[in-house]
Amino acid sequence: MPELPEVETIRRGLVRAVIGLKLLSVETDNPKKFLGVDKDIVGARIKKVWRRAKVLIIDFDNGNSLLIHLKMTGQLIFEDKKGKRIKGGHPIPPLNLPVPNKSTHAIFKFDGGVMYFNDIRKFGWLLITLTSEISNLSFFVGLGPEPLEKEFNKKKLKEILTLKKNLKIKPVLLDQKVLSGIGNIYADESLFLAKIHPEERIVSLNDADLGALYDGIVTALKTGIKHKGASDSSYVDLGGEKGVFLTYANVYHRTGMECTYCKTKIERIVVGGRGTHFCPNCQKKKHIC
DNA sequence: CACTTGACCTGTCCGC
DNA sequence: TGCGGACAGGTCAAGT
Repeated sequence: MPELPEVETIRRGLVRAVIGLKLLSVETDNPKKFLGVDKDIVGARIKKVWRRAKVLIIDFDNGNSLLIHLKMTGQLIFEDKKGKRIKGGHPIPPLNLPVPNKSTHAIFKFDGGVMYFNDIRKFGWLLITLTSEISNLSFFVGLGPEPLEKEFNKKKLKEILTLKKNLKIKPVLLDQKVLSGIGNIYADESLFLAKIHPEERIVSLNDADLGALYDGIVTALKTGIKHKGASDSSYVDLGGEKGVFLTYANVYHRTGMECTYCKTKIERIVVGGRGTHFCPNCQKKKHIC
């Protein structure tokens, strides 16, 4: 479930914790999901930490980068030389999840601390490659725009959605080649804010709907970042702390609970094979499909 | 060709 | 209580 806000929260933690550190060693027990040659980054220092879609990218000062995709259950935990973790300033107590543990699949030792990669379901992947080659990776080719970038606006959203006009809106929001960074949680929340039914065909959305959708996407993602992400099971930030976004969610995982706006009971359906939460009163379908 | 479904994994939750 | 099965969600491959 790490989506854009969760990955961005971890990225910000990494910027605080690991910039300038020298990598001393790498261990992994899951080489199938750890591609590239670790020697290419051992001995180098971290120069920059950035993000594209849901992928974290750590640039080293020797022209190589470490890419990390957390997929559903991936976690990164950093402890400094004294075993201390960074604090996210959360209103809830830290979990103090011990590391390493049985889902730890990679350990990065630095001159200033240790970074653990945990992944219960082993869907995540790590890749070491030349920084200059990143944009040529198959994963990055064709990736849609970053929804929070300045260049992205209502006009762009309309342009890219129009190409998919016969499809239901929610699966398109999840398509990383259309827009990058949105996952199941923020797709549902964005559609609620825009008052659009998740099964609405794009063709039947008017300019006002698309404008509201743009605003909904931006608001949902920014609110997610503000609350350090959404933790419904295993997501934690770099300090091992949960995000609290779901406390503020309007529909996600609120099946049977009252809509925050109209008190109608939130419903759960399956759209494009994904659990989908919406308010049947606030998000009425325009046409019967 | 465009779109939908299943596989990848494992921990958690629900019902019998 | 114990066990089995459904379910969770990101992405790619396979299927329709």
